[in-house]
Amino acid sequence: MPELPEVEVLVQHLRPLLQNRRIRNASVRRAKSVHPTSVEVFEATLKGARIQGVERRAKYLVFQLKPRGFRKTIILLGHLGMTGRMYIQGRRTPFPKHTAVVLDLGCDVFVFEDTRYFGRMTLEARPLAQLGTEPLSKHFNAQAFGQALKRSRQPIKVKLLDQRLVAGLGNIYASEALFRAGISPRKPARSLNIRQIQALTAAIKRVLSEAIRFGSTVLLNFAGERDRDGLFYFGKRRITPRNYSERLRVYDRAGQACPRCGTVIKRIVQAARSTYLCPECQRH
DNA sequence: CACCATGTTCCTTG
DNA sequence: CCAAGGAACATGGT
Repeated sequence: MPELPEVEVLVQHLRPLLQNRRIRNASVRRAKSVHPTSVEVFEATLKGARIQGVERRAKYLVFQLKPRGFRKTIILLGHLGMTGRMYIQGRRTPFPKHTAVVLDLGCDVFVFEDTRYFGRMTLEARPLAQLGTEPLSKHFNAQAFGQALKRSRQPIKVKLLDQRLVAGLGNIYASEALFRAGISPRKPARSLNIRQIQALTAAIKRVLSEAIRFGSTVLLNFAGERDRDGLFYFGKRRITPRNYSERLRVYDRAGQACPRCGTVIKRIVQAARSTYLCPECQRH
């Protein structure tokens, strides 16, 4: 489910539902999901805490908590991994099969569900320190981006997944941004010229903000019904609300016609992950 | 059975 | 020390 836009939409959805609410009880159903925090510390710290706010940093959800008896705010970090989902459900609704964490909020319940258990909810905030620039901020510009690329021979697509460089791009939007910018994903990072860096910077911002806008305008239902949270990608069985078909132009479209020139879209493998491109529109 | 999947971390090699 | 590559993590869909 998760790259920057999906997390942003989720945070906007959760914020009004969680803000200023008290956690009556916290229950960890899968110890790995709160690692490196221990189950005991996690549950004891969250029990009775007030949720002061929910923010996003890169692909992380940042929950600000005020534990009972604390004056200071502490950070609870959430990451969805590949299959994580978070939502509020009724008290009497049964928990899904791969429930990782449950927060009892009184009249309803917050659920962190994660099929593959790659995601986390943890009190360890250190991962935030390693993150690079937020791609939608003004600090992410062609000048700074070009500076960061110039020492690397790695293919630009692989470089785009490096969270120390651009914090929040993932495998889907990396392919999409390169397509929009007309740049070959194989091109060594440091070989991009100024025009290409400018085009890629703009394409990244555009692809991400369009996805957020799309996700914010579509009717979403996160309450456990995965076929209803329309922004998100679920493999070949993705649902198709109106204007969804235009959203991803190359990702997972190997064998289909490029929407721009009609050439057949290709799938290649880079750093053990799929990249999709139009060999005609992305020659250099 | 085989291969693929929105992510990150850790280990090895150069 | 750094850059780069690959395995590992775990489960399910096709």
